[in-house]
Amino acid sequence: MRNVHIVAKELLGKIFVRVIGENFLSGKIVEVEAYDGSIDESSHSYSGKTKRNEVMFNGGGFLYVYFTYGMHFCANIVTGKINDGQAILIRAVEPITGINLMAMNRYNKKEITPKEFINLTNGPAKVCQSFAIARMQNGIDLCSDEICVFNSPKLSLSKIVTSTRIGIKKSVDLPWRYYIKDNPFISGNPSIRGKK
DNA sequence: CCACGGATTGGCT
DNA sequence: GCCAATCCGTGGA
Repeated sequence: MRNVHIVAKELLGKIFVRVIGENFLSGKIVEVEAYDGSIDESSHSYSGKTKRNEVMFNGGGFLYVYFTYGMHFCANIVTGKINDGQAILIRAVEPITGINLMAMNRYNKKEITPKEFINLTNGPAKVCQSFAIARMQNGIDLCSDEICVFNSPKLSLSKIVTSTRIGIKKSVDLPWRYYIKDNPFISGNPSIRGKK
């Protein structure tokens, strides 16, 4: 049974790759959240298909990018079958290659402080800004020339932490957030965020 | 370190 | 009109 939660946990540790011209941006996926419109009131797909969320209903293997708070984009990996309405929000990654370009995308400069380095990709909208993901990337194939996900050895279960999700007002008790234990790029952790 | 509020567009009721 | 799967700056302890 490959439901959205199994895929979400399998995604941890895999390499998210974004190709921009000659440049390869990549990072290890360290934090995700599952959304499932069939029982999850906080999912964009909960109330059925609309123009905005239609990619969530197109079946697995595509990127769902949405715009929120008037200024931010967030990226999801769609899973499941057609009309399942399941997706996995990429909340944080650990930068691997293309860090100078990420810094340009996010801060418009190449040299960044240790604090700025952590803030490159420790949140869903930060990942999109650093990886230059916006409206244009909504619906693109996850095995395309622009974006793909590389496999990696399976993480041991003891490294995976499960918790409730962040920043939502409905279905707040569902434990559908998964992240890699002790990773410095985990979002929503001020005590880690501020330190070198 | 922490709590709080402003930014700012667009989707949906 | 209301409010959002967020981020950042400010100000106080």
